[in-house]
Amino acid sequence: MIRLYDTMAREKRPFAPLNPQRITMYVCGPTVYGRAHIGNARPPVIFDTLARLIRHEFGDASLVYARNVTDIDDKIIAAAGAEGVEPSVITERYERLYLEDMGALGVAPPSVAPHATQEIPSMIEMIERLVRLGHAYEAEGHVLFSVPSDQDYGALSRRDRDQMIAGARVEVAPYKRDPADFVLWKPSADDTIGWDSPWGRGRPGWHVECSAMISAHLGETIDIHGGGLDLIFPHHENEIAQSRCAHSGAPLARFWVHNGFVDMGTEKMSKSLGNIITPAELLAAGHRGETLRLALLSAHYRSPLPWTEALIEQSKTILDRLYRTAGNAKPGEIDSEVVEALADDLNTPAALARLQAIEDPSALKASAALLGLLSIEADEWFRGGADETAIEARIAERAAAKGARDFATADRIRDELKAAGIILEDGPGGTTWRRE
RNA sequence: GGCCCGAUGGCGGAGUGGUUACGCAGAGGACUGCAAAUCCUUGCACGCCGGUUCGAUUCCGGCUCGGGCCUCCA
Repeated sequence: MIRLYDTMAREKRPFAPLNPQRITMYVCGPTVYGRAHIGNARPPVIFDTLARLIRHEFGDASLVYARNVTDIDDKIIAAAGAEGVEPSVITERYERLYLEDMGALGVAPPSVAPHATQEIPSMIEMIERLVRLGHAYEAEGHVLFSVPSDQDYGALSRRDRDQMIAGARVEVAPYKRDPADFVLWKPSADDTIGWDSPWGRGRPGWHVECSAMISAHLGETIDIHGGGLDLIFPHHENEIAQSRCAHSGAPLARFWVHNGFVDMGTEKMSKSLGNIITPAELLAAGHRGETLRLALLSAHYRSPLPWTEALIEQSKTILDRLYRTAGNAKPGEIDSEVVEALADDLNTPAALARLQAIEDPSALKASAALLGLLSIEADEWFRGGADETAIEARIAERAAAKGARDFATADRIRDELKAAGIILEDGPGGTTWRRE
């Protein structure tokens, strides 16, 4: 029995899917206009782990997991303008890089990856329905969602309209009937990317993209909707309002699952604060994707995770030890305590602790797979990419020196290999080696 | 200002009304030509003040501090 914390209820609840044969999960994916940073990588890693757990519990074919690609957005348009290229050049480039980064982190592709630009008709259709039902209106080429038309608006973030308006830090556009109203469709200038619509040539607002794609690919009510804490308001609140109002009151999601941030120092890592570090940079610095994945799983997903060099080093050490235990074993039985830990609101730190206590290589391998860890053979982990022949030759050379009790030469060889990132270990059966 | 979340040892991080995980780092030891790896041993904590209780790190209230959202944001 999986238990999940639901942001809407603010408590852990047993996860009983609407249809165990077809469990639906949607996670807000990237806006592809720049390189993902390690904070952006947390949700995909977390929900990938949740997906693995759900498939373990309900069967491989039970889960339909959608993670969208936002490939139309004002930031994309700005980036394209800055480079003097079409938006698609930007979005294709950064989507490719995103998928590379995710692959390195052991994130399996979602079941579906809907692209906003491919879903414009369903967005227009949803907006039309909202207008028809009196939940949206056209104003100066824009279509706006009418927040006062939705009695239940604000339930997820627990704020009412007065509070939102009182604290609003932005100028209210003059064409809004109510300050809280938000854009469903906005006009595009002739030189800006756009699509024809009943309201003229334009492009969708961000919030309606997700609502329309969820409806098109997963249905009116899904089991799990995930994303970062910062999306609760306004993004998820707006999704909820649009979808519920378009779907005769059917709730958008049964469980709202939100992850905490990766922190740099005491504040969250974010592009606008300029304190980001990317998986690409970390990988280029010689860290392995699996190390980064373990680091991202080392705190409970709802807690902040302070990102430090020490965390990476610690994660690497743990992984080395796990790989030593697992060796090249084939996956066997999954450890029930690991499952139990994960089933308790995805308690990955507890699962990780348990993993380190498992002595049977096959059980360890199978259990770690639930967290997306120990995905390769130990030989590959410790030796992959190294020039074995050259190293073996040096080891033989050193063995000869040792045999002659020429320890100065032996130590020099060991130091040289160390400098090249190769660690030698003398054991009873001779000398073995591994990558640093 | 409003809403929300958090505060555990040097660091990371679970958890619990009473015997307080685990990991990293550190210290000591075994092993080693020396290391590395491994094994053994080991020190170190529950923000502050009240309350409830036989007993609170754990429950309640207040305070302080930190963070998040209210604008794009994972």
